[in-house]
Parts: sequence; C-alpha cells; structure tokens
Amino acid sequence: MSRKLLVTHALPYANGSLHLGHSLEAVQTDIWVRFQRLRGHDCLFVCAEDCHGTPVMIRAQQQGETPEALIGASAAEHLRDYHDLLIEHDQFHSTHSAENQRCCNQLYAALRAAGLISRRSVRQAYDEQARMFLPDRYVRGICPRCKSPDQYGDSCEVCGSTYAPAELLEPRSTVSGSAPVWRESEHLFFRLGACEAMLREWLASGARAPAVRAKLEEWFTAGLQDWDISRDAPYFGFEVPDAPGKYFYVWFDAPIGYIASFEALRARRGLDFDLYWKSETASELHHFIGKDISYFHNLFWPAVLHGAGLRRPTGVHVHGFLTINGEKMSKSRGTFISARRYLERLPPEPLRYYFAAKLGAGVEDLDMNLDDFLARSNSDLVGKFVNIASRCAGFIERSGGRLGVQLADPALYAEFVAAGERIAALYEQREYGAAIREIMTLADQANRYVDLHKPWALAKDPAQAPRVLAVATQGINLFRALMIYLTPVLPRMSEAAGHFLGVPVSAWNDVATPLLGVPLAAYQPLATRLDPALVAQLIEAPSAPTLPSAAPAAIGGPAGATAAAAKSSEKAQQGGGMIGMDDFSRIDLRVARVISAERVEGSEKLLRLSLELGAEPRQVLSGIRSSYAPEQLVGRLVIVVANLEPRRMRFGVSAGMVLCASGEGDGVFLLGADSGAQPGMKVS
RNA sequence: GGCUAGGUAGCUCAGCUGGUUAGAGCGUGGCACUCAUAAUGCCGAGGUCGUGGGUUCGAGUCCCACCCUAGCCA
Repeated sequence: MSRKLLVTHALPYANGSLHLGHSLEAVQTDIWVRFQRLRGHDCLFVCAEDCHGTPVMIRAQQQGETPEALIGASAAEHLRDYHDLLIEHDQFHSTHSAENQRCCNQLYAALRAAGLISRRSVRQAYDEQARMFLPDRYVRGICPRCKSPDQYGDSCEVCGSTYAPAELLEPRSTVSGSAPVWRESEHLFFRLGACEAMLREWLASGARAPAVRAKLEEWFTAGLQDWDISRDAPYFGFEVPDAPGKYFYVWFDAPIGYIASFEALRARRGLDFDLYWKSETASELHHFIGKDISYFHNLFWPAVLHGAGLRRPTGVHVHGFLTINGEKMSKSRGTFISARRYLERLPPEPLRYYFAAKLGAGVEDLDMNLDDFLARSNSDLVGKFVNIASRCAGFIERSGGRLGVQLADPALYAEFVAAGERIAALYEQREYGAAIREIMTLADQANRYVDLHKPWALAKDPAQAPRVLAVATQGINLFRALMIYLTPVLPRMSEAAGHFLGVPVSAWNDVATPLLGVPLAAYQPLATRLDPALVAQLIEAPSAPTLPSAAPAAIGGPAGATAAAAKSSEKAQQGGGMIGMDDFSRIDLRVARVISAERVEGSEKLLRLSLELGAEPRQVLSGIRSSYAPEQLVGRLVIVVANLEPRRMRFGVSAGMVLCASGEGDGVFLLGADSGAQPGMKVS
C-alpha cells in the first residue's frame, strides 16, 4: 500500500556555507526519500533557507548590503551545493517569504486563541550605541566562575559553566564594543509547560533512539519552561501582528518554514493541505535533524503544531555530528571542510556511499577518516561492486552483445532477491550502514561466483560458449540486483548502469524479474578510483587567512579565496596531479633558525621549537622527536611553511610546519639550507 | 559544573535480554588466478574489549569510581 510522506532536513542558515556536516544530514535524508520513492511511495521532500535573526542582520550591516541580498546569495550558494550533492528536494523555499509570514501569523493566532501565549517582562542586555537588545552570544566578558577573559554571555568555553549575561564581569557588546546596560522589555511566551501531557503521549507513540528518549526524559524531569518567541526591533524577521515593534524569534518561524515550503509546492502541484497537515491525518511527516536541535524539534515544534490544531511529526530522526579524522570540524584545527571544497575536488557519490556505510539510526557521532574514506570508496565501490559488471561485460560483448535467455544459477539469484526485503527494512529504519554491509556481502558472493565458474577458462573452448554467456548473464544480473539496492545512495551511477543495461532502474521490485535476452550497451566505467592527492587536499587549510569577524555566528562565509582555488584545482585535475606555478607560489617557504628546542611534556612525538624567522620568534610543534634530540637542533637552519594556518593543539599553538623527508621505514630527516642562508629568506 | 551518549584488532564498525577458543570490512603478509579500473579468490597474522575496583559459577555485556571524546543546559 502506498504511503504519503512529507520529509524535511534542517534548514541551512543564511549566515554561512554548508560544510560536510550539513552534507551528512542532507545525504541521510535524501537517501531515505529516494528509497521511499523507489518503493513506490508518494514522498515529498521540502526544505528552505533559514533567513531571520540577529546574525543575518548584523552580517548584512557589516557587509554594507541588505539582509535580502545576503539571504538571496546564501540561498543560491546552498542550493547549488545541495544540487551537486545530488540532493533532490521537491521544493527549496525560504523562511523570508509571503507563505511563511502567512503561516506564522496563522499559527500564532491559533496559539493565542488556544490560550498558549502569555506576556511578561524580561531584563536584557541593551547596547545604547547600536540601539538594540543583545542576544546572549553578543555579550562577552570575563567568566564569573573561572575568570577566563572574553567569554560568551551564556556560557564559558574554558570551564564549561553556564550563567546569565548579567553575571559576566566587565561585559561588553560585540556589536559596538560598548558596555551594555540592562533594560526591561515585554516579551511573548509560548506556554510549553501547558503541553507536557500531550508531549508525553506523543513521545510515547513513536520509535525513538534510546539516547534521544533519555534526553527528553531529562528535560521533562527538569520541568518544561515557557519559551520566549519574540524579539525587539531592530530585528530581521516578521513583526508580530498584535505587538508592534516585536518580531517573531527566528526559532519560532524556522520550523514553520517547513509548512511554508510545502505551501509553495502545493501551489505548484495542487496538493491537498489537510492531507499533510490536518490533525490526525494518515500521511506521515518526518524531520531529519542533528542532535543539537533535538529540543526544538521534539518539544517546541510538536507543541506548537498541536497547539495550533495541526498534526504532529510522525518521526523526528536525530543524527550525531560529523568529525574529521576523529576531530571536531573546526577551522582552527584545519578540519573544517566546506561542501564546496569537497565538490570542487571529488564527485558526490563516494561521499554519499561513505556516509551511508557509516550511518545508523542512533545519535552517535560519525567519523570521516580520510584514509578510510579513500579505501572504502576504492575497494568497496570500485574494487568489488562495479568490478562485477566490469568483469562480466566483456564476455557478453564477445558473445554478441546480448544477455543470455536464462540464468545459470537461479537459486543464487533468488537469494539476492530475498535479501532485498531485509535490506529494505534496514533502509526504512535508517540503518544504512547495516544495509550497506548486507549489500557488500552479496557483492563478495557475486565475485566468488564468477571466480568459481571461471568464464575466462571456459571461453578457451568454443563448445562452451553458451555456458560462458550464461555465467556472465548471471553475473550481470547479480550486479543489477545490487545496483537497484544501491540506487538511493548512488542515483547517478544507477542512471549510468540503466543506460548500460538498456533498462533504467525504476522500482525496488525490478529485482524480481531478471534481465534476460536484451542487448547491452558498450560498457563504460561506472566509477573510478579516487585520487589520494585530491582526498588529502580536503583538509589543507585555506591559503588566505580569513579575517576575524565580529559576528560570533559567522562561521563560514564564502571565502574570497575559493574561486581562485577552484580554478587551480580544476587545472590540477586536468593535468593529472600536476599543479601550476600559482599553486606552488601560494606556499610561503622560508629559511628559519632554531633558537631553542625542547620536549613537549605529555607527548611522545612532539618537540617544541622556537624559530627565528622574522621579527618575532615563532613557535612550531614538530613531530620529529623520534629522530632528533632537542640539543641537536639548536642553531640549525631549517625550512618551514610560513603561511600555514596556525593550529591549536593540546600542547599549544603551532604556527607553521618544519619540512622533513620520510619514507616507508622509520626515521624522519630534516631539510636544511646550506650555510650562508639567512633566517627569513624565501625558498622557491 | 549537571545531564545524555560513545570509548572493542593499524583504520572504520558489529557484538540481542551476561554463557563454549570476541566477529566483519578495509589495510597488511603469503599463495592462486589473469575475465576485470594493479581488479578477484584462498590462507594467515593482529585485540589483557578506555582505566581501576566490585557482583556472579561465569562480564565486552550488570554495578561503582575515574579518564578521554561529543552534544544539551532552553
């Protein structure tokens, strides 16, 4: 029976580029959507640009443009990233839209009518110079607990304690730099506490990861607090209809953007609103989100929907965060990878495959180990899966280019078909990793099958020609079954395979009927190995140092350097791994003299070097302790990468890299300069 | 700081309600094969299951403490 589903992933915020964490969520959602469609269900997939709030307003001011211009450019960039990641939204809309304003007003009116809105006064930091109220993140000062300087108004990054901005010592506004004053202002509150019984009932209804359930239980125990849904002018957002000068808080209007995006789609396709949003409807609503916004989606959002007389979500699917090589993604650690940086270098499907192979239904963080990524893509995808088609295609071609009329081993094929339901159940439960393991086990079986029947040996005897064809036909059909199962993950490859097979993959159930007697197109490689050099480039720090921004939420604006980097990396790809002079000249190599060297306490590998390079001595942490004693180094001339982005390590900041040679065996060997060279000289 | 989760072979992960010699894939060593994008098949090596206690006939699996990582604290 065909289900009706509406699916979303979290809205990207208009104040930064998408990174691989966003990509993970989009890919997870897209795979589920494509899977549902392949199973014959009616599945809509909507998303929108999240446009409102103080960060967007301030950033637009800083850049001297209107918020509308900024969010337009951001939406265009995000949409292009999603497109290139093969994310297939039915609708990508905007929270700054007529539809969303209408929806916000309607929901607000309904909540007010239901008695779920209250008003009360709050005391808040106010910047008299900028003439605006300051969100907690825009007040910085000394932590009241541990006295660390320059901490946010809501929590200390050093000691981890949380507090109110008023407790901060020597507070100042990050907008104007002035000391804030405290002012009263009347705000609107959503009475979440009144929804507890309903929420408990709703939470009990759906399947949820144990970790999510435990966390929600904790929130209930702590008591549900009313939620401030208004902000004072100036604010970039929608004005509250019955409260002039007050605006809906961005987190109020953002999830309503899901409805607004649906509305835009409804207008285009003539859909039925009630079928998707009316209370008690039989259609399904699924949200895919990160664990950081579980509170909003598991408490506020269903409460707002229900309070306004609408349906609640069928599922809120929470995923963990993406780490890179075991580390949190961050610019200062050099592990920040934007979606564009990836897409400029590598195709989307290996990434989709890698994410799928590691995703489960739980909230555990997922590590993208770049060596693992390379190995998995090359060995699983190319070495074992695509290889099945590749090794059989030649036999078909030499037998006349047409598949045989029957399978050599129907029982084995039936096993592949039977596995389909198990795999489908895993996709449905979002246990993609388990599904992929299942599929790759089948791929191993397929390769073993071909190995066992040795068509290349049979082909030496012309009398065995029918047998050769039958074995190759079997192999191609096993490949096709797996390609169907991988279609949600690898849509583009599936299309190419459809071209090769002469029949596109159109439904999960295509697997029930083996492909026989039809001509095959000439085989073209369906995937190629990833170039390790390009994978390694993913974590290189951006060449142009990014300017520190006053807006704390500005985490990844479109860097000016990316266009140039794109160009040169394109060249690099075309030139088969060669780089141009441009690329080389971006690396600032310098001669430096070692002033002092010492072992780093607590590390087995590192030496702390102080280098004479320019006016200031420079600290570099170098992993050469196994080969050099500190006293051997003092006074030596070495070569350093001078413009490497400083990297914060557990033992301090390392500002540069000392060049060494190393090979397969033990030992690293320092590069030096002949005598006469002076510290600071450029190496070229 | 409080809370929620995770810490299992070089890497990434499975291990259900505690029960015989802890599994898989990748990587690695050897062999075979040569149809296939140096692909594939077979065989092998690799783990005191974060640390320290405890419960039990028996613990990766339960309890306690601690360490490390991530998220949340509206």
